[in-house]
Amino acid sequence: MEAAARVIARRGVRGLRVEELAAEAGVSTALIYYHFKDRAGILRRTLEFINDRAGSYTTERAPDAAPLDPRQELEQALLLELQDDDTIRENSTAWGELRASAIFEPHLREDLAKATLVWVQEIADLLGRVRPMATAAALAVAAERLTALVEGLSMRWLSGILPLDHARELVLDAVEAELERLGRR
Amino acid sequence: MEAAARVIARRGVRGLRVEELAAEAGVSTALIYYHFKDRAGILRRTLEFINDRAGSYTTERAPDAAPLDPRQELEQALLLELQDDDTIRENSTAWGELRASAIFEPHLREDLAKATLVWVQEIADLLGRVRPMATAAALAVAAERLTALVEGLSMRWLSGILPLDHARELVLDAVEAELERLGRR
DNA sequence: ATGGATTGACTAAAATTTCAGTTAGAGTCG
DNA sequence: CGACTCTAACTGAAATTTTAGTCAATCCAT
Repeated sequence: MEAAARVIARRGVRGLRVEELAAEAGVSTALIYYHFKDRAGILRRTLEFINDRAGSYTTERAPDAAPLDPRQELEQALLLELQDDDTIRENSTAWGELRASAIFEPHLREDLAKATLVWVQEIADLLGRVRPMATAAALAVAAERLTALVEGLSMRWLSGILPLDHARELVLDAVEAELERLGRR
Repeated sequence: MEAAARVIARRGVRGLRVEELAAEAGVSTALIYYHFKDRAGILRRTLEFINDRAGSYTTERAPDAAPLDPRQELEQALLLELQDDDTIRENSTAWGELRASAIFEPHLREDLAKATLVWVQEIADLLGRVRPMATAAALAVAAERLTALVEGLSMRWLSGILPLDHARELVLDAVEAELERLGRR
């Protein structure tokens, strides 16, 4: 599964070749077919793997650091996919691929819609913790904007046209802007 | 080139088959190779074509409507890719595909980077017309955020998880927020 | 010695690319 | 005019390459 994640990060879901995956994992192609039914099965299992793994990582923090306040938690949650770490880059790439593939493969849409909704809701909750007086509707649209922005910036970062640091700054500025906005109502 | 844009919008960059393109264009596959060096050449030229074509269309307006003020022009420019029109949807889809493909095909990156830069600069200029007192740096980051947001929302719209109207509202709200922000410095 | 894990060598199908021409029209000369 | 040459656009068919998927044989831990 780790080899599959690496290959997908390198070639994309649609660029994954079973032979390349086998080489990456250091085994024969036949063994891949012994463990997985077919190419679609490889993809399905790998996306599950990536999904599970995405839930488990978080931004690194010194073990003795002070606990995060809601604002910091919000920022961390939004910057989760924008980190200079091989695993995270693999996960972000795979997610981006999934999003892009969903345009052409309707059966992927359901999973994508669900995952997106969960993420947006999570961000809306965190925004609500920083701005307890804001209405649910205002929090929802702010969360939609922030998450869509992160997705757009993530794509630019991964395609090498935007440095990671800059992408992160843009997100933090946007958080600042949205919070100011929610505060002034 | 029009046929290529249609096929890419239907199947994606990596789903484009030279044979399908030939059929769509009503010619033989051999003719494709007469006019283009190879598959990569088709892709490169199609990217240019889509890029050029994106520059030529604009939101429809009644012929007797009042001329646009800078704020309206800005909004139109950002909403350009988010319209319920076959050609525009086709262009947006193809454009999104090319962005996604550029992650895995470095030879596409240069064109992508250039086109993105031009767009960001255009939006920065329009922002500057609405907020003449803002610094160039502030305009630039605002433009980067707005354009990245549009890209993120466009992807959600095209993959069917966000209604077009809602996407457009989110963009307009974001413009409002960025302009307020630029005004208060 | 048994059974799950593994492989090299293979097939079939699909996709890209090449090639040996054909065709239609434009220019040229007598 | 009209017989000719020349060329760009075009095609059918076949070569080549790429890729998913199969299978009989082998390895190896228990």
